[in-house]
Amino acid sequence: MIMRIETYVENLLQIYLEEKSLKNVKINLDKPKHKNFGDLSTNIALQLASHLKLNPRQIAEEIKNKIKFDKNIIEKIEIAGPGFINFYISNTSYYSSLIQILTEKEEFGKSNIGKNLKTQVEFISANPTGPLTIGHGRQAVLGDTIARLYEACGYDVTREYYFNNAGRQMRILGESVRLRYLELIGEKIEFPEDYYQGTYITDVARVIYEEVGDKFKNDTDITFFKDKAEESVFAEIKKTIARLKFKMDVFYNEKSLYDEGKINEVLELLKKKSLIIEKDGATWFQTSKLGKEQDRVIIKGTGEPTYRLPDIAYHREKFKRGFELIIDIFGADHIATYPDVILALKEMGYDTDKVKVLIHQFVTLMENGKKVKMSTRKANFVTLDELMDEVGEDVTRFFFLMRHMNSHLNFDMNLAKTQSEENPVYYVQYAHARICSIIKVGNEQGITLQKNPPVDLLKTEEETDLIKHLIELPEIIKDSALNNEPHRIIKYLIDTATLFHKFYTECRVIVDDKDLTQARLGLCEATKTVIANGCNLIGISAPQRM
RNA sequence: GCGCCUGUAGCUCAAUUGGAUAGAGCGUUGGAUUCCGGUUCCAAAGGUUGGGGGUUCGAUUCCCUUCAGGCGUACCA
Repeated sequence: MIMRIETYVENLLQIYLEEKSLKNVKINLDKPKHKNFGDLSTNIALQLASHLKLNPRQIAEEIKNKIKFDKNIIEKIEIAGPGFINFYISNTSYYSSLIQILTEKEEFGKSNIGKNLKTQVEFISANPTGPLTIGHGRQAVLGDTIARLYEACGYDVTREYYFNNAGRQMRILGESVRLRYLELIGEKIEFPEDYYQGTYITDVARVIYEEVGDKFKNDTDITFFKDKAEESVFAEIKKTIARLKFKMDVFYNEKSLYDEGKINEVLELLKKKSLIIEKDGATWFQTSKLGKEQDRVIIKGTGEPTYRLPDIAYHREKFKRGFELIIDIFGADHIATYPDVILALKEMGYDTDKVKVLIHQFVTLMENGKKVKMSTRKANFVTLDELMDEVGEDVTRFFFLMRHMNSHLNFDMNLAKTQSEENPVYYVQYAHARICSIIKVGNEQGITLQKNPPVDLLKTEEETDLIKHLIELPEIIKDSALNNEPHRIIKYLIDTATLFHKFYTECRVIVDDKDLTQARLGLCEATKTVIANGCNLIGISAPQRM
């Protein structure tokens, strides 16, 4: 609805520009942050002022006088400040949108701008060497929420987790389990410092011991131990993810890229482009030929590829699998890697504009006011499960989404606990529960919401402010998705709750006037829908009672 | 050294992508309920947007410079 009004206003301005035969002027329409600057605002007079060398207020006056508008849509036009033209939209324009919320219900806010575009969101992608930590938590919540946002916009989304179960870290993992196993059957062992210190290693060893006894006492092959550890770790990871209320569609194993010859294909393609060189016993990707400062090793002297090569092959597969939008969510430590991957893809002829790499900053763990570098091997991390045990799933999701992903996040468990008690998540959920309660009270008095409540009776400032806000949800979802900024939904929900509480304080819903009661119940119902839809979008519950 | 990210109220964070008077929560101080859930609402105090320069009608936002923190700059992933 707001969209329709925007295009209406835009047309009015366009007509003016055409009459004046002014071309190539971009019309900007903004929603002013201050509500006494109207509902829509344009800076067109300010833009024209420098072209025409006239006083901007004078131009604004002229535009205001020339424009002929429908009083049912625009209430009035004002000129303010240095020459802004502010449009006040009439209340009647909003009422039909409010009814629309009541009819669309769960569907309200969704759109189909994505047109089923085949989209992949890759996130977490932690190798199975230990439980998910709060660091992964931020990425997990961000990734899933971005996926939900795109789904709400009509994209066909696949959530994908990429992992590597070969390599050095996994060997150390297997070896760590084997040593703990030997310890359990009474052998004397020395447990190296750089092995995995976590207690979950001993847990896996114990399970093995209970299953097979001391059968592997003299077996130095770690494959069995490694596989058992991987199986157990992955089972835990999947459980943790399920607690966060989502599910990965695909777990993609890096190993398959080797088995199916994809690694060699990439190598051949880059060779054909003369971008591969042998030097110092290793194989290099000549990124210097593509404008970078230095070349990169992609196959080590040992014959093992570095991580860049499989990353390139994996991303090529993403294209070959038909994804038209590829969203990668990485931690800040990947910042140096992906430009090389993008370069390689571009050279192989893929449209790299389809790849969006989102880098989020790290969660740094605070202990006694000091920063601790988290390491899975040293086991000095806080797991995501521990966090959820302490503060609950809803708060966990909310906590990670409140911040912009570019901001560094200092994490302190004590702070998380105290914050959870005064967390805005409860503020939002409380608004929802309160509405449910009002509806219930109404029902007990035999009052139920009719089909087309007379919402034009809603005229107080608290009512119209709330209505104007509610009908913005579709725009907020689109903006939030397209900019990959889930925290906007959080802010929107908090604002929704605030406006509702203000309305509640000033306007009694169930009153003697039956029509007014209907109108206000309609507003309550619409607010409930918006909060529930918003909560669902960020993966938190909207409870009936608290 | 170089590259990327960050620096906003005492604390944790916003700011519609260059707009008008930089906003919320927590904390502090004071106030509101005979009534649908007080986990609520209202008000006050609190700012040189790290510092300095520039671009223009207009800068938290863009450019330069400087300071501070994080990450990277591996034949580790």
